[in-house]
Amino acid sequence: MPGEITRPDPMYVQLAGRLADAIASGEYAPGAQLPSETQLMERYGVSRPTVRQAVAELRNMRLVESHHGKGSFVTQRSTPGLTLPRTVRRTGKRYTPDSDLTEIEAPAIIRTHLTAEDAATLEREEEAAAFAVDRLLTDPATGTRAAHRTVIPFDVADENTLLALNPDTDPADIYALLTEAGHALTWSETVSAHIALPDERSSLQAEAGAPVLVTRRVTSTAESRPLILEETRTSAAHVQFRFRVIPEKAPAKGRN
Amino acid sequence: MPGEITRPDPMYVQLAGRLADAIASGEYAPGAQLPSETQLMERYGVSRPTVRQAVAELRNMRLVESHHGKGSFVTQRSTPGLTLPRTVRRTGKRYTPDSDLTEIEAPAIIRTHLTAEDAATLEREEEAAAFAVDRLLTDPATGTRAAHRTVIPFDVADENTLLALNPDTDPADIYALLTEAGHALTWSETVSAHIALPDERSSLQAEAGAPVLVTRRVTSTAESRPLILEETRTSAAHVQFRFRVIPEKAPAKGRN
DNA sequence: TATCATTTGTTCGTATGTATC
DNA sequence: CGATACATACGAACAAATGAT
Repeated sequence: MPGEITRPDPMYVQLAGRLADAIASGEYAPGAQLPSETQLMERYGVSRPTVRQAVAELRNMRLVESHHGKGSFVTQRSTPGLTLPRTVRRTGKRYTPDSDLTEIEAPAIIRTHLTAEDAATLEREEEAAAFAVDRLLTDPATGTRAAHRTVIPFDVADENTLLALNPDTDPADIYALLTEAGHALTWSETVSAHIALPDERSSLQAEAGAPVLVTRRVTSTAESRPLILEETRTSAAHVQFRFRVIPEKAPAKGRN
Repeated sequence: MPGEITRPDPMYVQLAGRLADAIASGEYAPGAQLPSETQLMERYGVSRPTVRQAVAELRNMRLVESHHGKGSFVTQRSTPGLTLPRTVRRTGKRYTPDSDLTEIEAPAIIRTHLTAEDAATLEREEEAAAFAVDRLLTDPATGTRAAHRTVIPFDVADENTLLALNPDTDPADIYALLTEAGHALTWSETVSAHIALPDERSSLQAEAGAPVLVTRRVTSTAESRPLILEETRTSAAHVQFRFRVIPEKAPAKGRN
C-alpha cells in the first residue's frame, strides 16, 4: 500500500519537532541555553513569529523554560519532588491515611447538590443534597499545595449525628465515626489528570498548561454501598501518588 | 496592608480569563459556539492575533475546541471513557492483572541500561544492564491506546533462565515465574502525569498539550527487594486508573 | 551609577491558504 | 461559487528584563 498523502506539518511544528529531537538526543543538554530567537530565525530561515510559536510548543511540553531578557533553557526533567502515599493504616479500630499534609486555612463547609459525576460515583440521585468540605493543604517541607474536598451525602450525615453537626471532621475521624456506627469500610480510588483551569492555577500554584493530578477516593461499606467521596487535586509537576497493590482472591466473576 | 503593585495581565490573558469565566458561569454552555474571531475583535477592541492567542489559551485548557472553517465550540467535559483497573487477582498461586488490553503489535525487546529514575526505583546501580520490553496495547471497545514497558534488570533475569530466554513473557506469567522461584511478591505503584511529548503524541494518539498518565508498578519480594518495573502510559483525556486501597496493619514505624 | 546591547514578551497590521456551508 | 471561519506565516514596532560595559 502506498503511503497516504497527508498535509505536511506546519513550519512551526516541524521546527518544534527538530528542537525536541535535539533535546532528546542530548544535543541541547538539560540546563543548556537554546539559540536565541534571532539565531533560530537565521538558522532555519523562518520569521520570528514562527520561531516563537515553535518555542511556545516546547514550553508547553515543559521541555524548555523561557526567561524574559535571558533566553530559553532546557529543563531538567526529574521525578516529582513529593510522593503522596494514598495508603491507609489500621491501628486497632482506627484507620489513618498515610499522607501527611497540614491545613493552610480553616475548612470551608458548603451545602451543595451532587454533580452528575459525583452522583454516579456515589450511586446517588443526581442533584441529591450533600455537604462539601474544602480544605487547602500543603506539604510543610516542600511548600507544595493540594486541594482536598470531602463530599458527604445528606443521607449519610443523617445516620450520624456527629457527622451532621461537624461535616468538617478530619477524614481519619470520619472513618472512625463510620466504623463505630457498625460499618466495615472499604476504599476504592480512581486517578485522572487534566490541564489546570484558571481557579486551579491560583489555588494549586500551577503554571498555565500544567497538568493536575486528581484522585477520587470512595469509602464504601462491605456491602458496596458508597458512603463518602474524597477528592484530592495537586499539581503533577511537583507530586506523584503512591498506592500499594494487594492481590484479592478471585471469584473470577467480580466486576466491581 | 495596601495591595501589592503587580503588572497587569496581558490583554490576551485578560480576554482568555473573561471567556473562561463566561464558560464556567454557563453563559457559553457546553457545545455552544464561541463568537467568531472577528466578532471578538470588534467586541473587545483588540486585534486578531490577540484574539487568537486568547482562544489558544482556552484550547490549551481544553475549554474549547476549534474546527477549521466552522468555529470554536465549548467542550463538554466528561469523565474519561475508560477506567483501567490496576488491581491484581489471585487464583491459587497465580496473580493476574485485572486490566484487559490487547496487544497491537509484537512486543519489542531491547537491551538497555537503567535510566537514573529507573535505577532509583529498582534500587540498582545507575546504568545497570536490563531488558526493556515495549508493548503497544489497545482497548478493543474504545480503541484507546496504552504503551507498556517492562524493565527487567539482568541480575533478575540471570536467576530465572526462562525469563532470560523470553523477556517478552506476559507480565502475569512473569509473576508466576517469580512465584515459582520462591518469591513472595508485593506490588507498589506510583502515578504521575505530564504533557505529551512528540513521540507519545503519535504512539498514544494524544493531542498536542494533552496530559499523559503514567503508572510505574514495582514488583518486589517480601523482603522489599525490587525485581521488575512496569510502566504504563496512556492519554489522560480518555483513561483513568483505578486502585483498591486496603488498610495495612501499622507498626507505626514503617516508612516503605 | 548610568548606559547599551541582547533577549524575550506583547501588540499591531497584513496576506494567503483552506475547510465549511 | 461565494461568504465565513479558522490556520499559517510574514513584517514591524515597542516594552521590559537581563547582564555587561
